[in-house]
Amino acid sequence: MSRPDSVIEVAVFVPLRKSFHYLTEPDHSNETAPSGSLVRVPFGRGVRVGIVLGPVLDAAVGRQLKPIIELIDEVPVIGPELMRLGRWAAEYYQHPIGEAFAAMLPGTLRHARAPAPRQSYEWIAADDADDLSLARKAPRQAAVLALIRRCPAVIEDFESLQFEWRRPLRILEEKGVVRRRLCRSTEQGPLAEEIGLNVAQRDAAASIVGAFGAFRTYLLHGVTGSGKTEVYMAAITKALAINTTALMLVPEIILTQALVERLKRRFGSAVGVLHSGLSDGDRAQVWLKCRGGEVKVLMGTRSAVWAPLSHIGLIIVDEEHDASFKQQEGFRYHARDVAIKRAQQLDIPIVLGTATPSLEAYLNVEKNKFTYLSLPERTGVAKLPPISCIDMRGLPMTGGLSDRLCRALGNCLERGEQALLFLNRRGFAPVILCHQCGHIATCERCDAKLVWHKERAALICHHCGSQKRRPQIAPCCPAPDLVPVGLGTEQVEETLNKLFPDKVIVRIDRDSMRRKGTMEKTFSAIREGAFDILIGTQMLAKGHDFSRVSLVGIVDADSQLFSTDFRAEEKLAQMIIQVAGRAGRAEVPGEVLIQTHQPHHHLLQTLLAAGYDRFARDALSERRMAALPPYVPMALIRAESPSQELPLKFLATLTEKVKDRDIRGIEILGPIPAAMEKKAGRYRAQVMITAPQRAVLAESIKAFVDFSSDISIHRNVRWSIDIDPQDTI
DNA sequence: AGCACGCCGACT
DNA sequence: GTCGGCGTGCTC
Repeated sequence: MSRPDSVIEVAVFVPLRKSFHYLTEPDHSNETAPSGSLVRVPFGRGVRVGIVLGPVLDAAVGRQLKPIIELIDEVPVIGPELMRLGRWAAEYYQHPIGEAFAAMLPGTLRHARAPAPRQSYEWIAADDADDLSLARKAPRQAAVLALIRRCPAVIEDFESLQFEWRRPLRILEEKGVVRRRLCRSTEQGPLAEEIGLNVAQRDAAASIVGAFGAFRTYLLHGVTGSGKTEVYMAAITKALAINTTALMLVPEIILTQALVERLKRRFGSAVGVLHSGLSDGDRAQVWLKCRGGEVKVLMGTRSAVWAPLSHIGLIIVDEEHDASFKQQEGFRYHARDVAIKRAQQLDIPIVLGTATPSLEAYLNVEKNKFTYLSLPERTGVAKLPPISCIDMRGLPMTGGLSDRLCRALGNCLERGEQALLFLNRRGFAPVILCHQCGHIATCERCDAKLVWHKERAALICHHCGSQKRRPQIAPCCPAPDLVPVGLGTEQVEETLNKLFPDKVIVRIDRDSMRRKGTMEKTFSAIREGAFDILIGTQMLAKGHDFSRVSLVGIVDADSQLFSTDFRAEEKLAQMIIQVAGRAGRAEVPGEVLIQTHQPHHHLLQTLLAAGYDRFARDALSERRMAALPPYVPMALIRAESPSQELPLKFLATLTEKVKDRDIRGIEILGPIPAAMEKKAGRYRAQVMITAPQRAVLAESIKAFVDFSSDISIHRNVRWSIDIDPQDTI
């Protein structure tokens, strides 16, 4: 006897703000396609994949529903916990539900290519190997062995090596220098980590551990070098001890190789790592291991917040203030905020660690939503370095460096210590112009100047990537006389090489680190003291331990001092403190010098005279007066199109209609063109909306969505919603 | 987003 | 007489 087909609701992976209903075959059990299952469904004339949201009890009448084509997974790919989180996030970020769920899955599953779990091995080294002679005779084998020696390695770890590692590994195995064994996640390293915590660290860890089993958000405010990692390790250890797992989010994993190794030494193959450098296949394997319970400590970047780790007892977000937790396209979620929601739904503690808390975190502490934990001092003998400004006005410069900075560099090098120079601008010069006619090289597809890259002998647009060869740029002159204007990392590197010809200088930016594996290699070389001067961008600023760096120079603080974005000052202050934190991390005392033409700027004044805390409190009161986040929730509607007028017209029409609805308390600013109106050949505009409460903001965004469908020009305009935007420019 | 259907200009 | 422009409507 056949039962009637049951109806299910499916979030099809398409950018539509609705779900769809399908029939499933009757089955001997009660549910053929339970919530969270991946299904293949007919859609339009084609076939799509989607996630089952659940059964539909009051089945839609009047329309002939189609049956699903296939149930792809045996066990639902998304369990009840993540289903709830995904639904919440799609609603909160007002993003099409299918796309939101798609973003939660690794690529292979998103395309319904279910990966088979691999048997996983880890490699360990014998103690009696003669590493030294190996280094001479077989450097590749030595490199593979060194990697294994640092911590037990799984197959994905070898990918960081820049050479063909399979053969050297095989030879090492044949010689018995290394051996492989099945991963047994129960095995743990020595408990040594727990010993040696100072009082502040122990208090912080105890407080977190004391909250196990209940939702609570901690802001762990630890100055750079105060040993936040030790607190994390202690808390993770305790979480595992009570048979729960731990999820740790970090800004960019490739930059924290040292931390991964530490976790692996401590927790063995129970450690899983997810980051952007992994292939789709590797990512899916780690994902499966999370779901299968093999991974008990997962460390990952933004998207790891969706990992199907089960029995989570603790979540950690390191460098909470970091902007890379916010996805800047498509599904624009903030991993820190999603993590907090996840902790709340799971009823577990979450720790937000940073030396430079976001203003959101400060306010939440003030409102008693977060519990404040502080590590006010550096560990060991290390002291926070004094920071001072170099007033550049009227000073002679050598390639952008003042005499005082050069002297400080010289002294630092003479003492045999390392120096770090920071300049957040890659290339040789940000502007190049013709001395004859004054023509400036600009990008044709963006409202931007082309950056002169001397090494690659090309003018490159940093916004769309388009390139021009040098002769093409001054069409008006028969003999263009091109001069670079302004400073980039390549130029500082060149200057340093002239000033200190006998010193080893390394440049660290997206250009010099382009090749896979270069980063890891360079950073381990830095730790071994292979370089005297490091010059680089952002990449140098984040969380590394460079124990021999005693001088940090910020080559140019001015370019970021005057921005239209309301978060710009907060970001700059965080950056200065973070870079400054690279100095004097061990027994070597440090010094930080900031070159500026604006020594009296209130940001520098406050930061230097009174510190980050004071800066943050001042900034907060400014935000309150200006009615900006974190005091009011904000959303941005962005629109873009190849036509200049269309985005503005589209947004204006939409805004009028929303204003007519008269939602109380909302403020609408715009539409206005984006700060860089043209980017990659598309014109961009935006509307900024603030509201007194979240619910009111949500209501107004829903109004935008409602009206958008009946605006005829919307076809030619791509538009998106950004809840809690990070940058409003 | 895709992909159809559908009604008006320059071509084998 | 057709091929094809992109305007608008829909996808369970």
